[in-house]
Amino acid sequence: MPSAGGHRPNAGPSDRHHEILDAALELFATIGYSATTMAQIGDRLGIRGPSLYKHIASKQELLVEIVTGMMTELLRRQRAALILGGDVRDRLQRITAVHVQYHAEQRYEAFVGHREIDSLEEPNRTRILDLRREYESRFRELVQEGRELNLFTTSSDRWSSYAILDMGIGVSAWYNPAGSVSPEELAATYARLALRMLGAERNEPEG
Amino acid sequence: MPSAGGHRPNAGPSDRHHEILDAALELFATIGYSATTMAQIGDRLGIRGPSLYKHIASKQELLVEIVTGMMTELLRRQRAALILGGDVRDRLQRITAVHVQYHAEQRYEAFVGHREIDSLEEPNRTRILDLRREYESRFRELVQEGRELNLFTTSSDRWSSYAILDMGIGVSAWYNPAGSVSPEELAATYARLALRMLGAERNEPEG
DNA sequence: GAGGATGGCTAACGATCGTTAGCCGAACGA
DNA sequence: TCGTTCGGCTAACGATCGTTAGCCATCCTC
Repeated sequence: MPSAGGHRPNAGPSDRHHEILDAALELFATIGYSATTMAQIGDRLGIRGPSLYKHIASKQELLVEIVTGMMTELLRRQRAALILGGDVRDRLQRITAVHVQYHAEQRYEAFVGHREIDSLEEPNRTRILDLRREYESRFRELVQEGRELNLFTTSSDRWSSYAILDMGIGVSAWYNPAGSVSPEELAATYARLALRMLGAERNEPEG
Repeated sequence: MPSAGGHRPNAGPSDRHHEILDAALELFATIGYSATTMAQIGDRLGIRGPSLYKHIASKQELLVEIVTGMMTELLRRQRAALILGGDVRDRLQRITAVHVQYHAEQRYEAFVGHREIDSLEEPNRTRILDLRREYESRFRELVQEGRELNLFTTSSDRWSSYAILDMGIGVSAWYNPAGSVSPEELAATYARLALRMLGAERNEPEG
């Protein structure tokens, strides 16, 4: 048997666990959570469905790990972007870039994280929705702040922040990592589009 | 029995069929296609799951009707917007407004139409994806046309047209018809945001 | 009033799927 | 070398669900 099994003296969360998570992620993103079977996940590792239960507790647990990891990372990066300070335009540009870059880099996590929220059982669903609300509110707050300082000329904080969020989320549905544009480039481009949308371009009424 | 049954002398596609379609639509949008059971759809009409089959062929047929109807209507409205002519900015503004207005007015159809495409069986899936490609290409063509005429100052046709499309699609996920903003208002606002994003604002370098 | 169609119903089939139970070979520690 | 643990496997359970079969009351037409 080509198994690498046997006694594993010491390790973190096992490699097998991560392999299963990766396989599940790709399947959840490609064909959806409830359409994915444990047998299919097992296939990706060359093992049977029931064998997965030596490493994980349930299918639902896989989804929870994926979605929680996604929201946690998104919030972490957003905080890191905000902590750098700068004026409102700088900060908004940075959290937009971070938003877009994540949705390109980790397009599967992002896609599943948005699409399968309703597949989460309570209380996880509510918990994740709360995190998402927190994440989204940062955009709205920043747009509002910029508008109060007359740096943005937009009619509604709410709608324009939703527009920025949604165009970033959309990236996770079409981004192709084998294409010619890097996540960083795309993030920079989109961040510029966002500022333009808010009427906040810097090099504008100068000529 | 409170049934309205009996012989129905003459009618188009029966009322019951539409009622079922409506119930299915709301459930597909709320909890997803594969999570929706025929019994749940029946519940909405006060009848049992198997009774639905007196009016419809299958659950899959319901999805096909919803998604086909959505793409057909979207293309119809887009064509109507384009046929009015005008310069590139006019046309782009109009198809963006139409895009957003539909995603607000028919948010359930739109949401299901985007989310459940992979739940369609072939050949319907491919057919719908082709229609969607056609719909999306109109945006890209218009952005390209405007850029060649130096009316838009955007770096990439592809990305900015995706951004416009995605921010419209996003509307179907959060729009609340009981809120204070009408689909028309939202469409007008978003169309303005889109043109701004492209650097195509009219009343700009005039002061 | 007879005949037929409509549109409900219950029962049940057949398939799928998440999960559990229980078995066993391989590898490691003492 | 012996015992333990790891991590596979097959078999099977239990639940769910789409769908079909077959029954029957109601109503319309003639």
